[in-house]
Amino acid sequence: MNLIDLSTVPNTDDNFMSFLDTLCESLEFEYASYATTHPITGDVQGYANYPDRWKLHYAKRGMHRVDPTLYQSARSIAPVDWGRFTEHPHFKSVFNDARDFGITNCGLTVPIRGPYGECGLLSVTRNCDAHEWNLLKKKVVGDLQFAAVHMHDNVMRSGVLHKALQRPALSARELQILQWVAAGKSQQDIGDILSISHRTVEVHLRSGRQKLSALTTAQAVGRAIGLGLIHPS
Amino acid sequence: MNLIDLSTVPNTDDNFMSFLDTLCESLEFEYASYATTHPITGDVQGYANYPDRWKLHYAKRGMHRVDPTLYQSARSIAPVDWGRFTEHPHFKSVFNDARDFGITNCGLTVPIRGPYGECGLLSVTRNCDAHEWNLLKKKVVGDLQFAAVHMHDNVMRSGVLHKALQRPALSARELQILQWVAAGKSQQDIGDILSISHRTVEVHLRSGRQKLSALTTAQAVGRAIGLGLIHPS
DNA sequence: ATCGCCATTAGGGGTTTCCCGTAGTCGCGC
DNA sequence: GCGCGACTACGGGAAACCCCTAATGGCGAT
Repeated sequence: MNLIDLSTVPNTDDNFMSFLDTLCESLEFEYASYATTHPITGDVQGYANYPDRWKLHYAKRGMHRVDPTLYQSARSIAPVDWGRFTEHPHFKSVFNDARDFGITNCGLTVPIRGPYGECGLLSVTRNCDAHEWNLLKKKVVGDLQFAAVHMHDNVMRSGVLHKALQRPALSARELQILQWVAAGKSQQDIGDILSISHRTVEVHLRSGRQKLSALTTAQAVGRAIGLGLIHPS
Repeated sequence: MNLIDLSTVPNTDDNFMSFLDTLCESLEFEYASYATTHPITGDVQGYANYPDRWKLHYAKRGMHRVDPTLYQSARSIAPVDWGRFTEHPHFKSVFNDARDFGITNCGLTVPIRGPYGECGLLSVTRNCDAHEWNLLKKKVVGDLQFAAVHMHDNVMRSGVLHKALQRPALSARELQILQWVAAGKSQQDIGDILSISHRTVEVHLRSGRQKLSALTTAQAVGRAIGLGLIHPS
């Protein structure tokens, strides 16, 4: 369970960083971050325009393992105000430190999910009093939701995560057959569906297993789903 | 794969229906609907304030099986304009009929997902020309996103869907064995590991498959991972 | 308290998949 | 051109899987 700053990954255009900056400017926030958790490993990866010193401190202490704004928000449907966490013991351990780096606990996290079960978290903070915070929140929560969808959609399309996750590249046929297997079809069924020999189906399945380093077809299906290559059905 | 109008289910307060009505009034839409698909059975259930005649027609023809506004939107992250489907063969088969019932093809579907992989779809329509539609869309997409979150959150909390979306309860042994299967072990391996007969392993696996409504072990592994019951390895 | 339900255990027998081959065609890049 | 990988296909033996029946023990319900 590692923490990866995607802006430091090579071959990554930093449109996402500037999107966070623009978001802060236009909606009057101080800092913004986008994080997503790997469904298998639980790795946390994303972008943030927090001060580098804070990012370093956060990573060094492994705060992503306990930060309630991450793992509590990931269980919610609606946006979550960090005010809900103020009594949370881990919250204090994170935000007592954060205050020293000039980061307020007036914050909000918008969870957003995609069709493969992956969950993105767009968070924003602002240094202000509770009253002002509530007014701002009401005004921009719709825009934030929209921004979260936009960000998540683009991150998923960008393939940044694919690179970071080093997903094995399965051929179209292999994925197609693996998808049918995950749908409960037998090799004979799939052969009939695709109008090829069931022997051929087995060959594709074999090479798919090999690429996923899976010992059995069931494991291959599990890994493919975990990697978002196919979806359960 | 059935179609269920939740407003006809007994013991259901119709706050959701009135929410859809209010949504239409305040954002100037003609009709609105909220649907969610069962992650396993694919059952489509929800609310809609379409004319009863159209709902009947739709259900009788089983249009939920092919309606691209349902199953295409369920694969998207961002809101989907129905304009994307106009060339889709199934779209025509649905919306040629819809026109006869006074339902336009100016529509938009907002997908929204929760932490258990369930997906809600909030759709709205309006009878107007393309220009007016685009203006309206831009103006209210944030509100719609917010409304979708609100609707989905409340439907989930209400427990209407709880029984349907409740994850099947697998026994500890079944989960344990399924986890080993997902790890690539054979039934014989697992029997040795757990010091039981490989026959017994197979029985647990069978009942696990049954509870997950899976035809094959590979499908069961996929579903269990999709439902978060086990983890890929 | 007895009944039913279900988790757990197990064996027999038929079917399917897996795994080791071989082998031809096609497209793509060096 | 020539290799490499994807896609196609077949065969045979071994292994794994799937379905049937069946017994035991726990646990809640009537």
